[in-house]
Amino acid sequence: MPEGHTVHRLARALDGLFGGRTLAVSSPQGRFAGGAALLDGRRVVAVEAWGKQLFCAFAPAGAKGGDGADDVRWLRVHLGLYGAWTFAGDGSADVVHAIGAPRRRIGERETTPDLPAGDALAAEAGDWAPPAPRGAVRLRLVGAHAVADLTGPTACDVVTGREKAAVEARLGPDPIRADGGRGSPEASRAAFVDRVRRSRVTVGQQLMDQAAIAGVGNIYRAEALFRAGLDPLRPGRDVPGPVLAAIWDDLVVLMRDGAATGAIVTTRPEHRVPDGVHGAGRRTRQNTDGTAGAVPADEAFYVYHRDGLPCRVCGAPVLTKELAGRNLFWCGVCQA
DNA sequence: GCTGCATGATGAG
DNA sequence: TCATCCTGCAGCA
Repeated sequence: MPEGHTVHRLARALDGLFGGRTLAVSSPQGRFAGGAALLDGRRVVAVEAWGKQLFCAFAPAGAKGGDGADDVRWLRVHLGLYGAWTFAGDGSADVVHAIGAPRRRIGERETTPDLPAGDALAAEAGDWAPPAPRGAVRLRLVGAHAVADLTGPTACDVVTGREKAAVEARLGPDPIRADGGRGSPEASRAAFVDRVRRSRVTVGQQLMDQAAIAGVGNIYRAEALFRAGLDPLRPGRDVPGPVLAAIWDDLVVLMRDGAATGAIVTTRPEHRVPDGVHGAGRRTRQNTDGTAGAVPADEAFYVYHRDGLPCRVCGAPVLTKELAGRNLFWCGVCQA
């Protein structure tokens, strides 16, 4: 269940593994056979993320043009709730892990036992071959040294540059993008603030609206509202502009950190108490690469998945409520 | 082994 | 507001 930080992280991983390379593209599951054929044998010339949307540019193998060329075809992927990428490689690339829905990290070493003995020997000889696809793999990208398998995406299309631009035009600013997507950090922040304040829809709902701010999901929503001390049910137009601006700035920091480490951590050190003083909370899988274990998973959030447990700051029980089909978590005292 | 849930979004009514 | 799509896994028997 990726929020925007995961998708940006994924874009970097794909670029590192496949950027500049010619790929074999297929659809082992078959449901993307037509699209895969449009990309097979082409070269990756760009990988981008905007919110939860991933775009990967494929140019003809022989072409020297960049991602703006007319003959570029864009792969658009949205992971939705269940989508995930699984990577494996011959060990020559650093980035070998799974990103997306909660699933076990699959590295080169862990997939090796699944390889027939002959393939394992071939890998040792430098003649690497990808492991057989696991599960319903919609899309498989194979380079010389690595493979990426995509399962369960909500969207997986091949689009033109114009169609890509149309998708982006419907998205709000993205706190992880360097300029936020609106030309400058300031313009992006202002676009978010103005949009929220134009509507009486609750600020909790608007934070999940990808047209208002791109990349925020249920965890960042709950945590950002807590850190701002803001009631999720307050109408957007009633929230002071500076409060919304501060939420944007906070999300810039939180989400970029998440993109760097793979884990969402929103608690400040002084609010992380060992020995389960605040209760354990439900376990939430995070797609780290194993290096981001500094903060225990059950100390990472203030309110997300902590309904009924005492608030880390004031001790009042964390509240939950279904809002527009998604679970909302907040502290009724700190966020009054 | 089975069941229900999940960090999402869409289209119909 | 609801049904639907899609998949893996935690939690349970």
